Amino acid sequence: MSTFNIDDYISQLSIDCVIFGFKDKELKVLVSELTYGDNLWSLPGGYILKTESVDAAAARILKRSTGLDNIYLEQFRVFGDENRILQSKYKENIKQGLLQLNDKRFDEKTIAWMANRFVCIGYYALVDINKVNPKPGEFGASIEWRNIDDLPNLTHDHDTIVSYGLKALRQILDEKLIGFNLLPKTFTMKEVKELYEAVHDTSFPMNNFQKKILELNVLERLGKKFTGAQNRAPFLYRFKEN
Amino acid sequence: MSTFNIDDYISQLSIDCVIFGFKDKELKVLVSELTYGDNLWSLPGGYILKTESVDAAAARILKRSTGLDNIYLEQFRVFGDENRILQSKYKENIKQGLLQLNDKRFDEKTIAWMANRFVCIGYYALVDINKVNPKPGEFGASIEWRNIDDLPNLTHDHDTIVSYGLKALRQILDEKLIGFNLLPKTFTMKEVKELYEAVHDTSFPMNNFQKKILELNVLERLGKKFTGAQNRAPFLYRFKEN
DNA sequence: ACAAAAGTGTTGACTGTACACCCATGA
DNA sequence: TCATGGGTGTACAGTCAACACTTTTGT
Repeated sequence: MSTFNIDDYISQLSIDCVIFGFKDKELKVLVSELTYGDNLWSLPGGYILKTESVDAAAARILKRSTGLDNIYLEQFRVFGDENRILQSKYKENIKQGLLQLNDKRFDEKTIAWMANRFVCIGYYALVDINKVNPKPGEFGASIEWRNIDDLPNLTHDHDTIVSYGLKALRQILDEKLIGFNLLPKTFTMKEVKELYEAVHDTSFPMNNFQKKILELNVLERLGKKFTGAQNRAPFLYRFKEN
Repeated sequence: MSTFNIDDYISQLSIDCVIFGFKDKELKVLVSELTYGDNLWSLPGGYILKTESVDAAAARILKRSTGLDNIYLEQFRVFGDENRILQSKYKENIKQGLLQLNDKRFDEKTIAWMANRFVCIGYYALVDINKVNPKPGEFGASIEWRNIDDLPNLTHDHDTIVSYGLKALRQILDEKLIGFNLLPKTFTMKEVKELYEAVHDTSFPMNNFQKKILELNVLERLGKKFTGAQNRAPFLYRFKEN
């Protein structure tokens, strides 16, 4: 049984999070397989308590899925189509699935509440993929990192939400120095370059990229990273905290 | 008496519009004085029907305030603080004002609904100020164009909403060719320059500005504009529709 | 002819990129 | 000493802004 009480939440308003991670030169998104539905996936999401801010709700949802606090998190768009849930081809599936949950977590009234029209606020988050310990949410059977260009079958309009999220990330990556949130504490310049390349899906020449990043004066050069490879060892960098 | 029925609308979710206009080298915003409250102003806003999209609601609100259809309109941010209405210093004022409306338009239940916490979706609109016939909304005593740097006392967090709206306008003005929505059908290059200067609050050298705009290949040069002044007559331009 | 403002051309600084080169590392 | 990949320098092209100049208009 669950402590979920629809009266605690704002109705018809939800949050979905596009959680970005970066590994092996690939930009990844955290997606969760639904317990009901046949190979149907979704973004981590949830509802907003009547007593909490929308940002706090997003942070709470993010913590539930990743275990992480203090994450870079930003709203990027509202998805307000009147039919985005009501006319979704997945709606009946989901309703049936919820009704058949063997632990009877939700009563009919709650399920009707959930199957109503929802206006969704899209957030994106940038996390250090190594720090994340992904946990599926209330409706999730499993949760995985998937490459942005190899996403599974997503419910409702979640594919649209991802693509708007990526668009927003691309815009802001060049304006604000937020990309480092996707990297571990220390990293090489090549990794930074590969991150920018993954996000923008293009390639940048190394020398110019290095010059440009170093000119920003936000990186501190640490020691070298000796990997045992028979080549010059790259420098390690750290993001200056202020 | 009004036909407003709270059951028709999504609760705790509202829209406020920053409607931009341009005249006399000044960027202006449409604001409405509240019938209740003492010299208290607000942005045109409203609620979302359960049966309409959020975008459609914004367009409806815009039409009510300006009389215009088919206006450039874009969401830019959600204002989701849990206290933005509840803790507003204007809240009690407004509640009392609504109760005392002599036509008893709203019953107590409706007023309680309105005085609840609301998550607000901010939209900005760009209009040709000459085409607008401003009309105050349900709660408006009057409605006026005011310079962006000379706004009256705005209710709740509407000043914050305006400043985020302006920030969003500045960003998009350079990315997309939307500025011409603020100008009449035909205009001189100087007017375009003055518009960009008003939005960005800086000055641009004329020759470079002209070159850059013309290179975009989106303007059609028409005849000249003879004003009777003893100087060379400027060209008139029109925005190419495609 | 003159004042006022429109519109254009030239120059020099700056930025971004392609290419070539040198350097450290371990076998 | 050699292959490998990290890191840097230079030169060229394109962009942007300041300044000076010419053109048009009505008195």
